[in-house]
This record gives sequence, C-alpha cells and structure tokens, in this order.
Amino acid sequence: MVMSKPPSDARIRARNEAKILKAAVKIFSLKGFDGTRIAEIADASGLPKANVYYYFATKEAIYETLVERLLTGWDKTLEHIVADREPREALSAYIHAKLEYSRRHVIESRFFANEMLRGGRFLSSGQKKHMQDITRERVEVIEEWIRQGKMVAVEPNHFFMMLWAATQFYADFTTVAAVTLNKSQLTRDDYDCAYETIVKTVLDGCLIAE
Amino acid sequence: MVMSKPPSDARIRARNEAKILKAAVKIFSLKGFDGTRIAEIADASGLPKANVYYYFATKEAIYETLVERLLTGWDKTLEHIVADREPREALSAYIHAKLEYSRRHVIESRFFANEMLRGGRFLSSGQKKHMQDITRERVEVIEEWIRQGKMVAVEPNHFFMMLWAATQFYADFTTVAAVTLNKSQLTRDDYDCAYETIVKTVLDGCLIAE
DNA sequence: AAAAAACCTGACCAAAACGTCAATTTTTGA
DNA sequence: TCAAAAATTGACGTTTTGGTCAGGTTTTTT
Repeated sequence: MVMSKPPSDARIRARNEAKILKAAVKIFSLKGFDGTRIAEIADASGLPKANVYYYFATKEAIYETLVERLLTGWDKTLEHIVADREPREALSAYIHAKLEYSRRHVIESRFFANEMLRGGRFLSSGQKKHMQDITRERVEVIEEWIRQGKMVAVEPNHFFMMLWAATQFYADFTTVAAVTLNKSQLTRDDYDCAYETIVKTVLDGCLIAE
Repeated sequence: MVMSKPPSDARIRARNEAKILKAAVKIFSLKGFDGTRIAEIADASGLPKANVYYYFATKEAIYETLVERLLTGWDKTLEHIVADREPREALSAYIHAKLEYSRRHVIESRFFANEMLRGGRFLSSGQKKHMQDITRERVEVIEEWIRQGKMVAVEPNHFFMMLWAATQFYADFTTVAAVTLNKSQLTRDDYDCAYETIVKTVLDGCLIAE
C-alpha cells in the first residue's frame, strides 16, 4: 500500500525548481558551465536526473535562469552611492555592503565571476546594457562630487572598477586570501579588517606626507 | 615517395610540448579544468590527439605542468617592493608592472584566476607555502615603511590583496571592463588610465579635505 | 469520485570524451 | 649506413554525458 504524501503547502514546481537552481549555482560557480554535469546537479538537489529535465529542458536553460535571476543582486549594493550623501559616508557604506555581499553570497558572487572570466558568453546584450546603465548612473554621482570639489579628479569608471575588484576579491579568491593570511577559513574579523583597510586607503590614501 | 622533413633545430619534444601547453593554457583559462576537452587541446595545437597523449599521460599532467610553470611568473612583479625604495615610487612601480602583466599575459592571469576560483585544488601545499613566503617578505617591507612613519598603519596583507585585486581585475574581467567603458576591447590608453586612477587613489586617497 | 493535469523516474540511446595500442615513419647516434 | 630510439597516428574500446521516453503515481479540478 502506498501512502500519499500530505499536499505540500509550497507549490511543487516552485519548490523543486528552487532545489535544482540552488544545487546548480553551487556547482556552476565551482566548475563553470562546461565543467558542470547535470547528473551532478541532479545528485546535489536530491532529484533523479530525469526529473531535472522535467523542469529544465537543457543545461543552458538552468544556467540562463540563474544569470537572469542573479543579475538582480548585482546593483543592490550600488544604491548607497547617491549624490546627496557625503562621499566619505556613501563610499564607506558601499564598500561595507559589497564586502558583506561577498561574505554572505560567496557562491552567487563566484558564479558571476566565472561567467565573466569566460567572456560573458551567456549575457544578453540587454543584460550588458543593464549593467552599463547601472554603472553610468553611479559614475555620474562621482562626477558630481568631483565638480563639487569633494573628490579629486579620478576617472570614475576605473575608480568604480577598483572598488568592485577590491571587494569582489573576497568572494572569488577566498582561497588566496586564506593562504595569504595563513588560515583555513576567513572569519568575520577578517572581513572587518578588509573593510578598514580598503576604506582607509581609498578615502585618505596610504601615504604620510613628509 | 615520402620526403623526410629537415631535422628541426629545436628539440622535437620541447617544441611539441610547448605547442600543447600553449594551446592548453588558453583553453583551460577559458573553461577551467573540468570544462576542457583534450581533443580541443589537440586541435588547437595542431597535433592529433594520440600525439598529445604521447607527451602527457593525462589531462591532470598537462594542467599540473602549467600550474608549476606559471607559478614562477607570480612573484616577478613583487620585486619592485623593496624597503630601501620610497613607498610612493615602489608602489607605483608595482602597480604599473602588475597592470602590464595583466595586459600582456591575460591568458596566464586567467588561468590562475580560474584555479583559485575553484579553491586551488591543484596547488600543492608546497606551492601554497611558496605564495605565502613571497607575500610575507613584501608584507614586512610595508611594516617597515609604517614603522618609519612613511605609511599609515594599514593591515599589510589586506593592503596587498587590494592592490592585487585591483590590478588582476583587468586581466580576469576584461569583459566587465569593456562593458563598463562601452568598448569592444581595452586599449593601452585604458590601461594607462587605470594606472593613474589606482595610483592616485591608493597613494593619496580620493577625498579632498574640506 | 472520477477525469484531467501535473509530476516522477527507470531504462534507454546516440554522441562525445578519455585513453590505448599496434603499426608505421622519422630521427638519432655509433 | 643501419639499427635503435623517438615520434606519429588511425583505429579502436570503454566510460561518461546530455537528453528522451513511455508508463507510472500524485495532485488538482470539477
């Protein structure tokens, strides 16, 4: 006699797609698109492979869904950069938020890093444009601050990329960071220290005038 | 009748291994270890697959050879950081050298980024130790500069990681940079501008005191 | 309660991938 | 010059992989 399970409160499709995507982003983030086997995704999500195919037609479909869905998180942190805040305060907040994102969303961060490393093959031109627009808005804020004499005349795009790189680093290259600091894992203190270092350096520079 | 080719001046083994490794690093850097097919390496190096196997027993062997060989380039740029130079001059030189390396050795840079992104599975503990030692030496230089009152008291490890990230970025995430700058490719000017931005910001900060 | 819709999955397939090998050609060294 | 060593490669065998499918079960709808 077969017992029927109690009807799941959550929609079945939603629940299973979530399982699959959660497992997938982890493996994609570690092995990239070409290196990922769907059987592995199936195992990791606790579903038989054929069931994965019931929800997603191809490997590409899974990957594209993730790209689309994770792109949203991309701009969240940038919201701190607004013209009516003081640069010191706004930039500190951005760096903090971005580091926090790197710490708490290592996998998603790496997923994107992987995609970029491969040249953004799966980014639609629409998505690229979105990234551009988001960045341009913030670049304009920087330009405004420069005009107001609150910041030195740095090239805003490269300035942003520097901040992005410095913070993204802690998600993508945790291994390098751990090796450098001679630890097996990064703790919250390490992230705090990273924050201090980046903020202090970027805002006020590292040199002491003679 | 079959003509025998003139005897190659270069040793055959050396020449073919070089061909294979050159093709391999390119593909590995784009697709990572798991994503790379040996047939593809064979095609790219213009050798039949069986011939690739004649020189390298497994895919791992190729990959490990590359890790070992490319690790050497890792520390080159750090040589600029020496205690008897002035920090401004030394750090500028380092940033310049690292950016130049990113520009001219995109593929090798990405190869390592890929490896790190995957957690450095193929790095032996000896190689990790090497990276640590190299870094520690330079950290000591920074500490010396701080002691001499030439630099503000930043955490040297994180300070280095920041520089590393900011410069490495231009090799690993060329795509992001290109999208941001709305170009299809980065030119030398872009790298120069990156240099200016990073140096100015890191050394003197981005803020103007009121 | 019964039909319809949604969900599940073991078994299967064709293509691709890794790796082997025996037979041949080329190069080297005495 | 000629035998041994090194290099080359087409063809093959095995395993893995992406993807399919038919037939079943469960859930939803009416």
